[in-house]
Amino acid sequence: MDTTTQMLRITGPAIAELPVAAADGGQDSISPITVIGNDAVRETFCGQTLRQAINSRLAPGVSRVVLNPDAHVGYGAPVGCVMVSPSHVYPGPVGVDIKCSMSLLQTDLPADAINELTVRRKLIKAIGKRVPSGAGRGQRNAPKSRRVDGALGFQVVTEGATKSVLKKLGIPKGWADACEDAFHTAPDGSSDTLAARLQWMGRQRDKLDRIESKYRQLGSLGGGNHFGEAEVVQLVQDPALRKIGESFGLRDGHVAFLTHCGSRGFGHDMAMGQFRAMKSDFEKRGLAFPAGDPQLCYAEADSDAGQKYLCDMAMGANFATVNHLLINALVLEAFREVFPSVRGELVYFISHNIVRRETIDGMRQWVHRKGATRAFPAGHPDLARTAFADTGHPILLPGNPRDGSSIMVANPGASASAFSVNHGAGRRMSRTKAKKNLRQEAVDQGLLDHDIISNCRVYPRDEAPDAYKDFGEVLASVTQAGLASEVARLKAKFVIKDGAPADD
DNA sequence: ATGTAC
Repeated sequence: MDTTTQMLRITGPAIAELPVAAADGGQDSISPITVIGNDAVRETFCGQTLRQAINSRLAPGVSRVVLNPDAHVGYGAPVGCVMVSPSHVYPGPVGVDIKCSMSLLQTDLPADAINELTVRRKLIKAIGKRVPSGAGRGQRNAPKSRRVDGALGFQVVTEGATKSVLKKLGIPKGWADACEDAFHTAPDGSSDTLAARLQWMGRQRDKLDRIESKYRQLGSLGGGNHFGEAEVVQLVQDPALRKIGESFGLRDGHVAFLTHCGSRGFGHDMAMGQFRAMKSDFEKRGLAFPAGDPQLCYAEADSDAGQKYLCDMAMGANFATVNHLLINALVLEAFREVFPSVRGELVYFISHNIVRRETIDGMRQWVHRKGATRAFPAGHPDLARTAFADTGHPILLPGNPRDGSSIMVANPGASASAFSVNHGAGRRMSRTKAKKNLRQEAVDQGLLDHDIISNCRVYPRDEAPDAYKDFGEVLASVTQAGLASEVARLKAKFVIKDGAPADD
């Protein structure tokens, strides 16, 4: 254990405080950072992760920081943290993959329908024809994808999942109700609409071609830790939680499809454009970066720079939303190619890289979730008039294919963590370390031992289950801290990743 | 995470 971890003050089961002193040595009332994690998880926090959390807590306008069990070093702020401010927005703690999210499609196929490896290979192939994976890949890499031209792409990123967009893309209109946010607009008081902002961008030199080329990635998974995964749903035994799971539309012992992806090249362009603009704005005004780190640049939310950031983030978020919904529609179409009468419904779509306006500590504040998932319990005012008002919304947490993924629901205790939980297991080894330390045969055999196949000839070693933290300990921390309860476990049957494709 | 960048 390093010295920084020893500074943690344990205040409850799997919950601790990291005291923060003002940089000038003063003892002003800076509320401590909330740290979620049991003994095993606390061991995983390295000094730099805690240092980033402290830098974030001391940054201007920040009222609160939460560190989740999956935390590791990130861009300015740690991945796996929540940063709250009544006044300021921070692009770094949203990240380069704006609105990176999870979605879950529940089918009515019983688990044994996909027992046969030949059936699973057929499904992998049918999905691959419609939904490409891998860096740079888009619609032209998938013969049965939906083609999106410039005009429809413009509508997608300026409107999000509106009725008109869903209809044009053949996405069931009811799926918009299963979204944490179906669309994003310019912030209140913004001088620009999203359409005006995007038109302005398109008039910059050579920018229109670049923007339009990114629309052609709608309906694609991307690379890195992004994936699509066929699952068997296992509801928990507890009758009350089981009932909540059933009300979410989950079907015990049936096949579901879990998707992890974000806003692809489009969101990346929006994020990088903003980092550049905000950094040069700082330098022009002679402002100092928080803790000297340009990755923690910021703007007041109602300033011109802040509004421009929120507009560009909204467009990236709209791309991610429609990208997920389109992938789910195409995956369902692929299942129908193999099982013509199969039915499927979107359970939920929820982000873990976004800033949202929410009530925290009695105030409307900007809640930055960087690798953190919103966790509103039953009765939360922002769930009123949704299907989840009386239960809380589904929380979709990817673990790893070997140990499964988890669906949780928030408890009232989630207020302790700014109504947030983790977003997955969290990386334990860097990509380079994982590639060096993990043996390819062991990784591939480990998945086969659990009856899991993939579209890859060899599974990417830097994405192997052992490259990530112990998912059981991460989930135990969330439960012990009283933030959320598990409703169902998802057991992987096949995985679609960016990797060398398997031969037929 | 992205994709080869005023």
